[in-house]
Amino acid sequence: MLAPFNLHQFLRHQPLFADVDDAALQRLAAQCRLTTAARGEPVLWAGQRCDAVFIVARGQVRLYMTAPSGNEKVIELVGTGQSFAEALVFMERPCPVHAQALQDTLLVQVPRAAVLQEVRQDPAFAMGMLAGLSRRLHGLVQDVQASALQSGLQRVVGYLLRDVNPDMPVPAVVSLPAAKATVASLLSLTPEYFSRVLHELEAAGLLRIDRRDIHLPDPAALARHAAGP
Amino acid sequence: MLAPFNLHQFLRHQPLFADVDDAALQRLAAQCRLTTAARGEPVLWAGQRCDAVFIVARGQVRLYMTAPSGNEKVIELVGTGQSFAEALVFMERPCPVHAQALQDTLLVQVPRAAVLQEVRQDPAFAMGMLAGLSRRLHGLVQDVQASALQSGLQRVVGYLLRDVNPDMPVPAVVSLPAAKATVASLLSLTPEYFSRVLHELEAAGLLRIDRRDIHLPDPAALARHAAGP
DNA sequence: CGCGTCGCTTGATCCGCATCAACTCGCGGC
DNA sequence: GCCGCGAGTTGATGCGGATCAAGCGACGCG
Repeated sequence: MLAPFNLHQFLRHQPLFADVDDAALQRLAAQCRLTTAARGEPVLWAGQRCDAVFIVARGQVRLYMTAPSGNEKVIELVGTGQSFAEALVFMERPCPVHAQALQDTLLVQVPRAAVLQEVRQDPAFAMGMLAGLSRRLHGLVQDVQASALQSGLQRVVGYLLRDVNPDMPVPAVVSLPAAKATVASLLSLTPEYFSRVLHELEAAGLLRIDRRDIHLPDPAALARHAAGP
Repeated sequence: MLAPFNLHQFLRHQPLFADVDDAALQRLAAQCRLTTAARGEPVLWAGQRCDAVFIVARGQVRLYMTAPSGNEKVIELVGTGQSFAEALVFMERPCPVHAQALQDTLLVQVPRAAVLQEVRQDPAFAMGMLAGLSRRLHGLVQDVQASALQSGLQRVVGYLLRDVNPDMPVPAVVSLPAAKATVASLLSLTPEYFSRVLHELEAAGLLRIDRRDIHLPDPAALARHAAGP
């Protein structure tokens, strides 16, 4: 199901481990666990103890929370090369979110002990972790702000334009990283309403929907449409 | 306006600097800036460069964001002994939030350079920062979850019960840390709606409102009221 | 080939909460 | 004492987006 895989090689190319010297990396790699999760399979449950940083080597994982009513809210989509659960390593708390593989996924688990040891003896590694957590914190603050101060339409447009910079070749194309219902939940919208918003924007000529690819003929106009009255 | 103040003493009693040896603490203290902000005065603007960790030595600061429409959303209330802007020190980004003193406030600024130096040479300090950022991250995830999956009523009850543990003496009393409108914004509610919810709960006999003190005669019943149908 | 399932869309209706507006109360200043 | 102001409350109304329900095309599977 998954092609063969060189752990040491892989870690070497992770930004987090970029500055770690080869001997230390060897030790780290030796302590890692390699696991797979098939599409749809859970990786981590809320309430569970979690004693490792997870890196997605291949595939995709969604982090989400559930209400007693059964409603779900996607917190984050974690793609190939990204990691999650770092914060749990530095706190003695149960996992607050559920994690589920959206595709067949290969995961590298770096155990808490290995991470803590490396933090203790390599200040550059510690700085890397601090920067990583800071970036994530910043992202969450943006999310809070978006869902408190922006309308659904604005959140959709903001999401579509997030990675489009103004002096790129038009038309830009944004590929949704997962099913529309999943992206909707990430934006704190119902699938129905997300669909409506997208199709209204298409009717207004501001984008074109082609399955998961959203074509943006004029990003600037789209931004104006969301900002203006 | 503010009583005299011993910086070295103060840092010594901050949890973050608990394990820092005295010589290092002396160096840190020497680099700190001490500033005051009168009630209502801004401390930090969004977009500004920010090159220090802020510790509130006395007073209270509110962190908030604004929409173009003028709407505001309070992200966090920072009280005496708490700190903010740690994440900015580890990222090269402008400040995402506004900070405003809600009372006459005394602030200790630990400059970026001092923090980074200490991280580099004291792994325990680095661990402390990592734990602090992780805790904040966890808190924000809870906020995202609350505003996405819970009703206004549930957020209010959740807030009131946050620090009440079931085997404490009843009736418990929760004091709102700031004006009701400020707390409302923290909970992503309008002041009007927050007021309505509180008074409905009072009418149902589940709490008693006495200015900023909310008396909870039966926390368990309150929790049931928010959970149940 | 037909069937079930999943992802998505579309329409009709409903409700939680925001908005606007008016009013009260307590407090500090002159 | 009166005035002005900020904080809080209360009522009437409206809207954004959720919910419920139905239908459709694409795909995998027996």
